[in-house]
Amino acid sequence: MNYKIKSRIWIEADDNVLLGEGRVRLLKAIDETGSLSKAAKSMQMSYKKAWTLIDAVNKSSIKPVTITSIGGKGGGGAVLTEYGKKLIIAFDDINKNCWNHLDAQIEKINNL
Amino acid sequence: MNYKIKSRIWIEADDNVLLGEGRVRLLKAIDETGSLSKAAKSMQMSYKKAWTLIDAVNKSSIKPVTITSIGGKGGGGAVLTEYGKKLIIAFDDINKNCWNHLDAQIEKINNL
DNA sequence: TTTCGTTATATTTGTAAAGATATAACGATT
DNA sequence: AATCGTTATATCTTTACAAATATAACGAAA
Repeated sequence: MNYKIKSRIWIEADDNVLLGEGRVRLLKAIDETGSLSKAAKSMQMSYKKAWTLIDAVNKSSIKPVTITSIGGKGGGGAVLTEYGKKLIIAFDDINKNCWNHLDAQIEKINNL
Repeated sequence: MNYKIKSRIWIEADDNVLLGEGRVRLLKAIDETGSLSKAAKSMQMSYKKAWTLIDAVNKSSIKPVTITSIGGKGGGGAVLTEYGKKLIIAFDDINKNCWNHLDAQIEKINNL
């Protein structure tokens, strides 16, 4: 039997969480659907939870990550800013590197 | 303002957690005090929580991590096995490497 | 055989996080 | 001005997890 190593990374802006894996997944769903409510539904997450998460993201970010509009054609919607798109790409990149780095080290424990 | 990157790593043995940062801290306290109850107290953790954690550690490990004795001189106690000592050293090593690796990459986000 | 501090375990209580529900506001389109 | 699907927000309920409490068992030593 072999052990596995797991990890979670997240970005903080003075003690507030900016991004974690869950928030990044939600942002990707917003990018795909153009709507916060549709994004939430697609992840079977409540709208309220999704809204709270995105609100926290924008409040802790130095620049807007999403832009939302209320009313009008389609009722409104949410899209990612350019900054938001770059953020999730950078996050995924760092996360993947972290996994690779860790996988290379689990031997140290399996060999004990 | 600069973002910070944080992480948590843990070791699993087929879907059971073997080691995480909290468990490693507890194991170190056991090593220092020779007792599960003293270790728990030193971390202001309840004895029950400490016992549950250590029980889970030993159940998911391929070899014993601690050895406990009941009754006798001093009422009993708990000590780490050699395997247990090696485990926490390897865990700390991997964890520190992970931090360094991540700190080197946060620039990717701060430069966006 | 009594004492002592420990390990081991069950049971109850309290609390914070998550989930469910309800409703107002919005604005382009018809 | 009525409609529609959305964002935004408050409030209540539930549930899962942590904390607190209680108690039995153990065995060396006095």
